[in-house]
Amino acid sequence: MGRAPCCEKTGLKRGPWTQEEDELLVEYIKKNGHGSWRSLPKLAGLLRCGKSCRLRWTNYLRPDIKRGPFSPEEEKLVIQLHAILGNRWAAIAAQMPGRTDNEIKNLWNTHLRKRLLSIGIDPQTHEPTTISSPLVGPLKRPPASPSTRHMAQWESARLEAEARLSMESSILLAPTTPLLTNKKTNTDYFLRIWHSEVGNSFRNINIKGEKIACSSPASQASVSGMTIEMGPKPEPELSSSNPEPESKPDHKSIHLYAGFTHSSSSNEVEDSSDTALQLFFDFQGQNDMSFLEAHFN
DNA sequence: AATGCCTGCAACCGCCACAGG
DNA sequence: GCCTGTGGCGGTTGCAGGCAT
Repeated sequence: MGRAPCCEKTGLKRGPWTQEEDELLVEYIKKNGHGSWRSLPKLAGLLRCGKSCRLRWTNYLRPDIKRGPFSPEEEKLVIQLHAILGNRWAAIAAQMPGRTDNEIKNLWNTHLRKRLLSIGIDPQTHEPTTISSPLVGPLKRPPASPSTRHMAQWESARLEAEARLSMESSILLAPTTPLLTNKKTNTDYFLRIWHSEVGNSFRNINIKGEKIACSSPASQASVSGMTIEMGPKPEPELSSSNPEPESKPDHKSIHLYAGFTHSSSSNEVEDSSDTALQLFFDFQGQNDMSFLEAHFN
């Protein structure tokens, strides 16, 4: 495909897999498990690199893969999960048994992205691409960091969910209130995602010494090597002695300044809280989370 | 029928995180 | 703390098949 080989694989086969190769790979893994992918090809008698074998297995040969077109419900779920997780295809795939990250990524790039664009929604931010203002006319929303937006949306949703659940519990416990049904609420599904694999990346937070408290004024945490800072946005250092006009972008730092208060005027905060969350819930007029119920049951 | 264009998707690549020495 | 090996992830590519001209 016109690129340099990823590893030393002169003599190794590339390109589409043949049925014989598939059978060899499946047979070997059925008998021995995949073990070390690096050594698998040699042991299985394949002239492929381990990476290629792993990809073929995880994206195509795994027995639990559900093949065939995505249902409208699945597409909807992908859109909603993308609104929460962004381009973290593996995390999205983890919430969709039988679907691979590659499949979901392809679906997104070939169908869903275009569909959202065609209805005027930015596929990265899940917000309308233009906002018209009576005073200044149509204006383009300034681009926000997708990671920041998605993490903030996720955290906002979790907090809201827990607050609602707490309220519902108190209502339920109150002797004078009408009985609530057992019907699962939207809140439940958010919490269930929160406590699933997806939520892990947010919950497995190591803060230097202490467990994070999202409502605390200033917290710092790291998730998968990223730094998350929460709390009031610090004043920018306007040091004239610093000749560097803009600092080098740090892809591993995410700032959620004051993201969970109600009174901040920060654009980032505004982006990441109510508006985005509402759009997320209201997408295409969908206001219930029944699709999640189907997913979890 | 021939050709060119478009689309879907399997496969590849580079990068990153993590574990072990 | 550094180095190396390995697995995993996301972005990208290019082939194959379908469709339009």
